[in-house]
Amino acid sequence: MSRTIKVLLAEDQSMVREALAALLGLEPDIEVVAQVARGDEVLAAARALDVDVALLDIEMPGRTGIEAAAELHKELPRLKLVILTTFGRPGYLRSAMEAGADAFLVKDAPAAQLAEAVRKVLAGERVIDPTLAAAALAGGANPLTDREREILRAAADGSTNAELATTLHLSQGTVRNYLSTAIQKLAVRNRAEAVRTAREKGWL
Amino acid sequence: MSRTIKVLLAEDQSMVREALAALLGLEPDIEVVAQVARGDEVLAAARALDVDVALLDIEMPGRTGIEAAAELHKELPRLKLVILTTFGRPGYLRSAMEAGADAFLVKDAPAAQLAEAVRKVLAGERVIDPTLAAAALAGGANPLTDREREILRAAADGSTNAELATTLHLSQGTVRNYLSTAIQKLAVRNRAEAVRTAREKGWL
DNA sequence: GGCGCGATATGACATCTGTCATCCCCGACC
DNA sequence: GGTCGGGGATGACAGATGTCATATCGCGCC
Repeated sequence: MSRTIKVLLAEDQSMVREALAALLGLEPDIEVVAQVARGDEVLAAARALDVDVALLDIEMPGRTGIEAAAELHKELPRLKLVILTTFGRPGYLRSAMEAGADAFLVKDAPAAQLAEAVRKVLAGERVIDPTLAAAALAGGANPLTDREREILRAAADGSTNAELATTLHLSQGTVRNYLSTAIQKLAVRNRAEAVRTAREKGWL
Repeated sequence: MSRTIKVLLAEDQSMVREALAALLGLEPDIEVVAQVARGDEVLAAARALDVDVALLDIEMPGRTGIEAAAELHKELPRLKLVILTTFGRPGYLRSAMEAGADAFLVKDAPAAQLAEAVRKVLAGERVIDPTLAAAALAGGANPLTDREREILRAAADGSTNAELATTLHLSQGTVRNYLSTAIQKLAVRNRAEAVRTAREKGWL
């Protein structure tokens, strides 16, 4: 028989994090050996403790779970990576896979899948919700260029063209051009809808 | 000595819900006797099972935790109500209190506070984060009228004035008037910012 | 009965936004 | 060396948005 599986848990909401730890603690073969609340604390913790699996939330301060995954994948390639997120956005799944994730779970999946995913990735399997995988493939890749994404992100809080122009060091006309092409690529009718759909797809 | 405390848990993300149940299950004096994933299933479950405390997430399909709390408070006044939410928005706290909540917790508080809050409300205490309470009092009440809120909510997804006018059975000019007054009350410069700040304060 | 406020409406006006055509520069690729 | 895509810019134009003055109606309050 094998020793227990050592898990690192990264999630910013402490109540959720500790609750997930309690849940995993019920499994006899799994042990949560480290908990962190920020994306930029993940690597150090993983290095310090010889972990088997890292369980990463996406939305975290410091660094997103996806960025942390990419970092871990590069620095500790033997570590298995499970992304756990509230939002099943196709773009998230895609970038998680590109970052080297072994599993991608959404928080509204049954809790039993969590421990199961931990065991499966350790056995070399990949765990991905088939519905989500289909959506990610059907939805296609992000059609926006880096600059378009950047400007859309900056426009998300309701800034005017003039403000965007100054903060991004562009002319107002250029800002409008980028937003216009983004609006067309996303097949919507104004910047607010563009922000909304880009977010929904995980393209922002 | 007294019998175990019976808790109803309402939270839409099953992984989080079951994790919280596992967490509370570690407490010897607390028992999670019911779990629901929708706001509109709370009342029936509470009625069926003779529960002591209801633990309610705010963001849920069917009915918000706050609406569910108001309902429970009216129908089962002896039931204690704990609101558990991701977002510590002053407006949320205010409406939770108006709905008859006994405790208001945010998910990034330490997990230990959860069981503690359950015990305290049962003992007749109220549990509210003091920082949040201060913010709620300092922030003042929602300055928007019902209609303004409604229109702002409808405008949140990027709909144009024309669309808002038809869906709300108003003239386009009226829509613009309402948005204009909302923008001024919130001291912002366009509808997008208005939506954003109203959301942040929990006024939407 | 008069006052104020919220809901609703109109018209006029100034700005902001979105579109389009057209241009320049650069780096990648054949 | 030519073509193409991306970043950046300008100017013109149409349509959307925000502001303001003004009006009516109904309700609650002193």
